[in-house]
Amino acid sequence: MNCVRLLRDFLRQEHRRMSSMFKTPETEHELMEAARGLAGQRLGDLAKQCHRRVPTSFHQSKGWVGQLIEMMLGTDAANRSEPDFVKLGVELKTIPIDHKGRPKETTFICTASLTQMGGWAYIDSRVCKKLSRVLWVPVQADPDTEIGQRMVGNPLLWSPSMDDERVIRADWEYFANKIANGYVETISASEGEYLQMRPKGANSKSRGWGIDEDGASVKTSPKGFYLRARFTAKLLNENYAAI
DNA sequence: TATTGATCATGC
DNA sequence: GCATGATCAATA
Repeated sequence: MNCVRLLRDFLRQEHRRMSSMFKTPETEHELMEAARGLAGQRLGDLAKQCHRRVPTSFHQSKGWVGQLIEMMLGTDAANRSEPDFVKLGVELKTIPIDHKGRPKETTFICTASLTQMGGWAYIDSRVCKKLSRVLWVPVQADPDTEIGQRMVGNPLLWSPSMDDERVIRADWEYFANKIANGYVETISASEGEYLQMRPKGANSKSRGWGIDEDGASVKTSPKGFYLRARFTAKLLNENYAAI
């Protein structure tokens, strides 16, 4: 339909116009200045600044907060599998905080290749690259507070400690071994201490390629890597003064 | 009520 | 289908 196309093109132009309003930071310092500028502001106000409608629920807009903050901080990775701020090597993550000040959800890291993780080193993995430098932006997520009224918190520029990295690496290697040896189907979300692997697809009928115990290609449920809320809670506790 | 498994939107 | 951004909701 022609009008659908016109609308789509209009929305794309609008998106580009808004994106260009927010400059991509050149340094970590610039990035932090911009992020601190968002702290204390409400999602409704931020949405207004880039002419976006605030959804009444996230049922059909699950990535809305992340995309809003991305735009306001000028990320430049688009949907490539690189850190959000390509030049800085920094990944942006919004993190929903409940009324007790704890993460409400796990944090998605990246999708997983289920065909060939054997022979790879953790250092070269997408998990390692994404987690090497993360800008955490806490956002209130109390369901009793209207979305537009929810506040953005103080940003945290973070890298994993050696201890954290050891655990994450061990988790990753555990999963990598399972995948490489044909045990994709036995992976459960209950495995992994800090990392976890869970379905990541349109729905339970989604299928991607994997390998079975004989090394043959099979269709299997796509999966992604996530950080457990237990881990992100620890991370926030270590880096923010107790309330 | 915390966690696991399922699901939504969008771009290419 | 796979990558990005995540939250929803059934269940243990």
